[in-house]
Amino acid sequence: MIKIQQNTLYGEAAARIRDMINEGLLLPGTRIPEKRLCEQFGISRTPLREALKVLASEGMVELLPNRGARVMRLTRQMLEETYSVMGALEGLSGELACRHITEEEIADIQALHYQMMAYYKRKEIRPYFEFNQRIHDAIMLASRNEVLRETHSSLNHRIQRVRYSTSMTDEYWKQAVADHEAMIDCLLDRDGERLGNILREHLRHKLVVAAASGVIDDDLAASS
Amino acid sequence: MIKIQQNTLYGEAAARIRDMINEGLLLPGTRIPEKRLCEQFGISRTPLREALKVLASEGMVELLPNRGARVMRLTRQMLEETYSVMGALEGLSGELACRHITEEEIADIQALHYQMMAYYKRKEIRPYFEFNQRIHDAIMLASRNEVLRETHSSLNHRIQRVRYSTSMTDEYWKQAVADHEAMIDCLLDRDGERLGNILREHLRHKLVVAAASGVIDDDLAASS
DNA sequence: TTTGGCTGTTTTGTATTCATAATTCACTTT
DNA sequence: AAAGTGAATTATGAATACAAAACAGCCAAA
Repeated sequence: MIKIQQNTLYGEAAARIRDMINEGLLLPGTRIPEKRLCEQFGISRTPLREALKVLASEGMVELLPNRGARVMRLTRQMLEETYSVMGALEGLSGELACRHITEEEIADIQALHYQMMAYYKRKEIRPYFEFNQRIHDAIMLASRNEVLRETHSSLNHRIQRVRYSTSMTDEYWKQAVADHEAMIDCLLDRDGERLGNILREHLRHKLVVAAASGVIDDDLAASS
Repeated sequence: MIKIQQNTLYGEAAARIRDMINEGLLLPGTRIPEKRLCEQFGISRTPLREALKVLASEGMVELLPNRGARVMRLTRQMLEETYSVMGALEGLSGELACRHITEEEIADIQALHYQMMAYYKRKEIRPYFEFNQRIHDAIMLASRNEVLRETHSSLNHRIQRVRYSTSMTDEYWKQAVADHEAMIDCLLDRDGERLGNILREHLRHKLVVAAASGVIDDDLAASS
């Protein structure tokens, strides 16, 4: 969305706050401590407040007039809604990718897949997810739709704090790997409809695991 | 995205700038004149700059460090990409709406449809589009997915400046009306899959008309 | 005539200050 | 002990000031 913001203080501050939220240093539902963050970052309140506007647009925080900003809770409902939307977006990315992808890009995705599989075999979950994400990024890039990529990325920021590793089952992991192999097949066949369906289904599986992880607030608690 | 911002200066400023862009008072590709807008709105630069961050997140303006903000051009490519994504989102809204919609909501959509048809018969295009939009909003609301609604709305802001009326054909209009009647049927039948398809196809038709309207920049011109 | 350098002006990004709203604390009343 | 009130403190939103970057204009040199 925002182009070329990396060398502005507000952009830097937004990124750092986003990281702090994702790493659990700023907990869901809690107030953003403007003064403390300014001291911590060594900047004035102006760029920090601008950063909060950016983060609010991303759905990372909510702005409450005269009461400051609060970290958005990740409720089960919001998670389901977000995954549903992302499913539609990723489905579209799969369809478009099969239309536009090059042989080189397919080969690169295959290479990433083999690297990911190596980590799967070694049960190293953190790098597994890293390569998993890179594969999805590559498919999204192959869609040749920048609006799609940015929209998806914006939603992805919100769920970055979900810790799948705490609720991974062997069954899910096996299914995820099978999904990925089917994705490769679809890319090779340029079967966009099937890839779209697999990506949507893949995200549904992921939602089940995400919903079982520890950062999800009960809906009743969230409305209090 | 941003909750409860209607009574803040930055929120008000963002809305007014958005309107000015959509009404052609701030033209695509042009610099946002901060100083002049501050004088015009009677506010200081702080909330105005905050407003620009919000608008950048929406894709209405682009922020160029040390060079200020510029109204986003609406290129053919961006339009196609945006419609493609919105098609996926509206398709999903149709599927979800058929799952959740109440009889009262269907009746309300039918009433809106009749009102819209009256304007169609009288060839009053402006109110036709107003009711058209209300029908789509009602379907989106019936999806019961707030993330979907907000994501779609954010994208919709970007294309608000498209003036369909300048390139409307009788053929398109007839097709659009037929699409709408089919939508009602699907809602009555709760046929989500078919509604999703109609909504996607409906947007494809709309893209053809949008692409023929006068605010679209040639891609080559946009990169200069 | 064109190009490059310099200077002055304007714009941009950020820091600081000011005014207002909200919260907290202490004291009094019930 | 609980509730209410008022004052003090803190936080928030916006205005203003400051420093740096960018731009425009002018003049001299090639």
